[in-house]
Amino acid sequence: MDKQTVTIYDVAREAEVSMATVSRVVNGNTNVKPATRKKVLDVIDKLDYRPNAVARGLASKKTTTVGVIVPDVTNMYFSSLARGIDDIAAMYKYNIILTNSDSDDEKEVQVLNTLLSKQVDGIIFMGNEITDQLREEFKRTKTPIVLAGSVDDQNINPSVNINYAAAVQEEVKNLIDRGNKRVAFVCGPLKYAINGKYRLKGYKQALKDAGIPFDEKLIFETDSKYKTGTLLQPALSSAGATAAVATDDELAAGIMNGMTDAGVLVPKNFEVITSNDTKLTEMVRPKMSSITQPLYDIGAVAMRLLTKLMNDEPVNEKEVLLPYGLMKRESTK
Amino acid sequence: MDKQTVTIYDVAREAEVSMATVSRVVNGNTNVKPATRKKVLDVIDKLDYRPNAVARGLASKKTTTVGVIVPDVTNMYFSSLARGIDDIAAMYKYNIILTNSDSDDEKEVQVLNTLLSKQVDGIIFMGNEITDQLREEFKRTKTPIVLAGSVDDQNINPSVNINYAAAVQEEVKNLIDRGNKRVAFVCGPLKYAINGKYRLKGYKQALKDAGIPFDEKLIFETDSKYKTGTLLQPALSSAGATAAVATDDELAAGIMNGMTDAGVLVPKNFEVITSNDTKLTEMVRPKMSSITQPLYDIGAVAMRLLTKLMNDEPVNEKEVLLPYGLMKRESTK
DNA sequence: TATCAATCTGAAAACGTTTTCAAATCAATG
DNA sequence: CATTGATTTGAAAACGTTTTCAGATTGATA
Repeated sequence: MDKQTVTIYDVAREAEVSMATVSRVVNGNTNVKPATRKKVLDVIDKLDYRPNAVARGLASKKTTTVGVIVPDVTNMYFSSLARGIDDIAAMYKYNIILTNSDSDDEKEVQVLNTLLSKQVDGIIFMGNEITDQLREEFKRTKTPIVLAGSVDDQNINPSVNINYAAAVQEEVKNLIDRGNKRVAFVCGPLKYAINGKYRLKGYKQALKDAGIPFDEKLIFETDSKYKTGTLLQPALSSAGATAAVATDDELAAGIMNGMTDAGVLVPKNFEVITSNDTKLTEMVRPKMSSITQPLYDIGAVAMRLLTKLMNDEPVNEKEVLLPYGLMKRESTK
Repeated sequence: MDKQTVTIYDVAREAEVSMATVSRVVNGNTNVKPATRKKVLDVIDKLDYRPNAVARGLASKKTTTVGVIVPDVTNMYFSSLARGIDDIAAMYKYNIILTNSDSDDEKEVQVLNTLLSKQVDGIIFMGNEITDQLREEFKRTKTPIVLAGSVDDQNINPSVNINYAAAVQEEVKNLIDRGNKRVAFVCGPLKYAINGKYRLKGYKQALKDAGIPFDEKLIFETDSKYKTGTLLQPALSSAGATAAVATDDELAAGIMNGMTDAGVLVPKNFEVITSNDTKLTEMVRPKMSSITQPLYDIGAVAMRLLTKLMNDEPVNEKEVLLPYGLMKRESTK
């Protein structure tokens, strides 16, 4: 019941060895005679000694902690990634410091700096946009940083993603093949490379392949919120769209519900296909067809990659693209 | 571009003062002449000095980091709490180490111990059950621990919750008042005090108040999964239930969809009411009526409470009960 | 101008580990 | 029974801060 904290020195004294030896057995160093090891282990047990990770971090310059920057854990897309990250981190004996950035540029660099000051061994960044300033900060540190489910068009940091352009292209082709001439592209902010550069490119390519002219009016740039989706029906209808590709599941659910509530039947009169395959796709009615992304795996692979970087192990590919699929459910014909 | 890390000592030398003085200005200590302060600040800026939080933690015995144990961030109930926690933590300059426990007893105590070894200043625990062993560990440390959205029937640790019994009682009364004689109680494991002790109590009380005898057959103990909910229709129908109270939103969505898919109209032929008011309630059709819980606030208040505990500030109430409400949507008449 | 209190500053000791380096021990060999 | 090389060990120096305590400086007062 005593609360005085027991240190390595106490163990050393009690076991009649030096701190160095205690340190060795705690760290599983092999250069210690079995008899001594046992003696030390017994004392550790008796005294209920628990190494102070902070002191250890100072001495060894390793904290076994990694920073994770995420726009919002409340978003299923990101929480799925985060879960994959934490599981692999745990597997490799790391803990994660999780911080929400709200995609706020300023908060992102500020949070990055506090993470660095806490001497994390590595960082996983998830975010919609990498500003110049952030990129500068990334460059300035030698702490490894990997991007998960997030693209930087300058491709400086290692990253784990799917091929967004190809995925959207396939979605759109799919829709066009079934006769949709006017497919809306409903996305988050176009200033985010993932939308404005990759996904939009896929959309345009599919149009081009089908010989359909690009129409600016079919691009709906939103904030990716469910609520926003619900309000889109009038605009979509008056633009003459007969189908929509959405870049976010909540947004897609909003669109679908907005349509349905306005009496437009999905998928009969309007098809919807979404992009993240979170479990929400199964919960709404009709169930939403979606690009399938291995969300958990994106996080997991990113963390695994980071462990290699932190150990200076060789890494064969710095830009991992995981496979995606297309899952037909009930929101498409 | 140089990567050698600059220490407080470098700043001291460059500014021609002692480390103590640099430390003072970094920590905003007032006992330093404005002129010296400026000189030091300039050097800090010039050298781009960033204090090492690990060394600081060792010297000051404060890490400005708190541990957060959660069953699964992927669950919206918990991610909402986590978000509230992180926001308030950030406000008070703390970071959170987030760990998923999967409600695994063993993992919970193990994770608690690594958190303590990392010298977190406090811990917020979310979990379904506090085993005896865990309670022992809680007692053994003097690091403050608060429970968020989680109940321990022995009420040893400070906690933030709503009155689950009263809320369920109100839900059930509501259903009974509209003529439902057979209301099913679909819950997570009854061994969890929140279900078996509190919510069930509220359910029974409502029955008692209405003079309806308790029927074991109307209690459906599940794993709280969406999928499980979808499979419940046959059992619910054959038990003669005309309404269900569910303790989890995903579970409730499953029940509702299962009913609907089987041709049972909600709410006309079967009413459903749920308990967590996550945004899922608005996304499914019909929208689900629910107890409203201030999820974000539960996390936020828990974190605020923890800051007080960490600063040895007086705390007036150790068991906070936040207000709940009842939100009628479309899954009830 | 001497005195006193208040204000500022620095030297050095923590904080609890890891790590380096040399010394001690041990076993086997010639 | 010395000699050698491997195996175990311990002393002490990091690691980069905070904090304590005493000393130096300042400004006002008598």
